[in-house]
Amino acid sequence: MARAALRLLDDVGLPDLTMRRLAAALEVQPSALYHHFPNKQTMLAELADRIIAGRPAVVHSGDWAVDVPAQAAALRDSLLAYRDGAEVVESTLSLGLGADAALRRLADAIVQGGFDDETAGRAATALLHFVLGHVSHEQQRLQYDSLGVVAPRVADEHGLDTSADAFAFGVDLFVAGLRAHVSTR
Amino acid sequence: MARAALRLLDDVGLPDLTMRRLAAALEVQPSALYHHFPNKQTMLAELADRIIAGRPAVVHSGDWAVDVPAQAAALRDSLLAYRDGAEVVESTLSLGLGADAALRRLADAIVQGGFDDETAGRAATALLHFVLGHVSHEQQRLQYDSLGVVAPRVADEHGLDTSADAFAFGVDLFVAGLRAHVSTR
DNA sequence: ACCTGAACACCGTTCAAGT
DNA sequence: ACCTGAACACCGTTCAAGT
Repeated sequence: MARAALRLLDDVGLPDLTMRRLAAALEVQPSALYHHFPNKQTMLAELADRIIAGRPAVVHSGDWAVDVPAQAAALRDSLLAYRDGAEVVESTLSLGLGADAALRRLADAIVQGGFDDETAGRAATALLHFVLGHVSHEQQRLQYDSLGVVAPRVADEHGLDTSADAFAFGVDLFVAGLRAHVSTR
Repeated sequence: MARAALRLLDDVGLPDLTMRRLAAALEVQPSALYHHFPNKQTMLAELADRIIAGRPAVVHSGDWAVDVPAQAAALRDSLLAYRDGAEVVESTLSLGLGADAALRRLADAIVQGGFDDETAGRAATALLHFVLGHVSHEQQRLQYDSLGVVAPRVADEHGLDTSADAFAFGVDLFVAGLRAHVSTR
């Protein structure tokens, strides 16, 4: 059921992932879905949880400055694995319906740096906002490109992945900022 | 017209800001709106531009480490000035329909630090993602609180504004990260 | 140029009734 | 417990026709 929904998400994208289409994919009446979920947002929350759980958590190295970027990259991969994955997780998170595993993994990695819980929590939240915003934007462009609206990413003149570069740069900014924070206390 | 839409946004929120309601507020038929905007997203893009233009840009001090947080704070204020302001800007930006003034202001402030354009652009994008994500979350909670879904923010036991604090912390992380970046090149 | 009236092709959700 | 059938109260958008 959630599997069918994830497949449909990948096929048609979030804007076209309607309860009626999902029902049709399951060869069932729309009203039947409401025996499994109280409403659409709850159903999307289950998708969000599955999207995030996609990749197993990276083994921690003991060095937070290595683990934080690794967790961020793993999260990005999980989000990219499904069409509009970032948006699904974003909306679920903002409604407080789940997807908190993502925040926890980032916070756990940061905590290794010896930061207090409030600092780690705030840093993790800030980093999560960046990751979601970045990947969301990335996926938006993927759609535009595939629709031929714009030239299909000039990006890699030299075989480089500009999106991944910009992502790594943003994550590094956080790590460097945290490092500076710890050295000035 | 855009003014009426902004008032309606403030009254009912983004999910209930429909073309039909807007038409009713203007005492006009829904179809009449399509003589002013080609579609709903374009209309939201105009709102996004007006929301961002809300506060005049802060005068620059010459010190990027002062100006960047100031621009970020001014942007936050602009977004908070309208219900669901962050979400309106987020969606407009991700569709590439406008609201680029926000990114420009952040990038201009960062550039003063002597960073090259690519670095400044990437840092500005990362910071903007954080700002939008943070304020969006902030506004989501404002709604929940006003609906009495949760206790109205335990937050300020000592009269502190936890949201603003967390925001400033996130911005500082960026500034500290950028500073570290410049000192290691 | 700007608007009305009417329609098209959809939505999410509810609910009595069936098995 | 799970589903159907039918309905309710909506959407965004189009288009001929009017002024």
